[in-house]
Amino acid sequence: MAKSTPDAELARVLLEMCCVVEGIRGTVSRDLELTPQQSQLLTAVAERELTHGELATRLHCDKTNVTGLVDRLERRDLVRRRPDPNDRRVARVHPTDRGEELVARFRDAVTAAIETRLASWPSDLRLRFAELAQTATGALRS
Amino acid sequence: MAKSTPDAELARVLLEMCCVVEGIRGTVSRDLELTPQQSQLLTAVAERELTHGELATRLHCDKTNVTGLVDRLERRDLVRRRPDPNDRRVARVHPTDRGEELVARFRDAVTAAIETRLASWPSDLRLRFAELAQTATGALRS
DNA sequence: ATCGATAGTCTGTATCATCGACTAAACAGT
DNA sequence: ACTGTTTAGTCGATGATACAGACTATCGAT
Repeated sequence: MAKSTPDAELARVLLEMCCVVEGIRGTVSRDLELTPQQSQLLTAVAERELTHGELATRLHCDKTNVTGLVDRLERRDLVRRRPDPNDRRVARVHPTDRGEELVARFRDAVTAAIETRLASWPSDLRLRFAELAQTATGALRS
Repeated sequence: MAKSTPDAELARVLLEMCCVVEGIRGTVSRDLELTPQQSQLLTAVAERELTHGELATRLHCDKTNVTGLVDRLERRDLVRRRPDPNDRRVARVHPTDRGEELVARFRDAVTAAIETRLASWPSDLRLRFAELAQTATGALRS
């Protein structure tokens, strides 16, 4: 496992970090009786209402998949479909009060988990890391 | 969406970065006709042979799930189960030649995708980011 | 009014993920 | 040796995720 090139090493590290964050997200989701996909959808629509198509893009999945995801969350009264008055084809998904509350708990739990694990880091390092990660995320999205 | 605290903001960024990396991993996996889970399992056993239990831990899933994952990859001649001579209960999973080759292609494609997207970054910044992410990953795992 | 594009749904199929029950093997204490 | 316990992996059943293809309804532009 030689670090062939710096960029290959960066790729490896990012995949590994992704895996670790997935672990945290999975544990927290399970505690809230959500699947990881459900918590992802919920946090996405918590920022602003999204259409099925936008959700498909955001979650990197097919729109036919989004139908089922929203169905299951709607059945649990966590999100609602709001028909767009201007375009009767589109359905905008937004969280209910219960959904918002669950998102808040989700965020808090993830924050607490990360806080605990990075407790030994000085706060300026955490800040620097967050900034760098933010910039990288923006660049990686394009 | 006020950034309530720096740590909440860090949590948000990490979840977002995780989502973006999942997108890259998903696209690359699909090009190689793998599911994301399959590419994760393959890259895991490419480093060293792992038992089903170790894989379950690594992939954050149940051991009963690993059976099916390994079954499907074995059917495609990408991994093999090797019985442990010292403990006849355990099966160690290792990649075949085809599997190793696929892992190499997977890593290369992810590296290329990241390289492209971070092309505008100076190489020392990429290195600094990789180091920071590596350290963070180690801390987050515990 | 018609045509093409778009948004979402439905059906069918494969994979992922877990639970509970089970088998086989290793291990501990008597 | 002989139990009882633990551990590793499998099996069956069930629900969730993911996608392809076909479909409906609607919008937009001719």
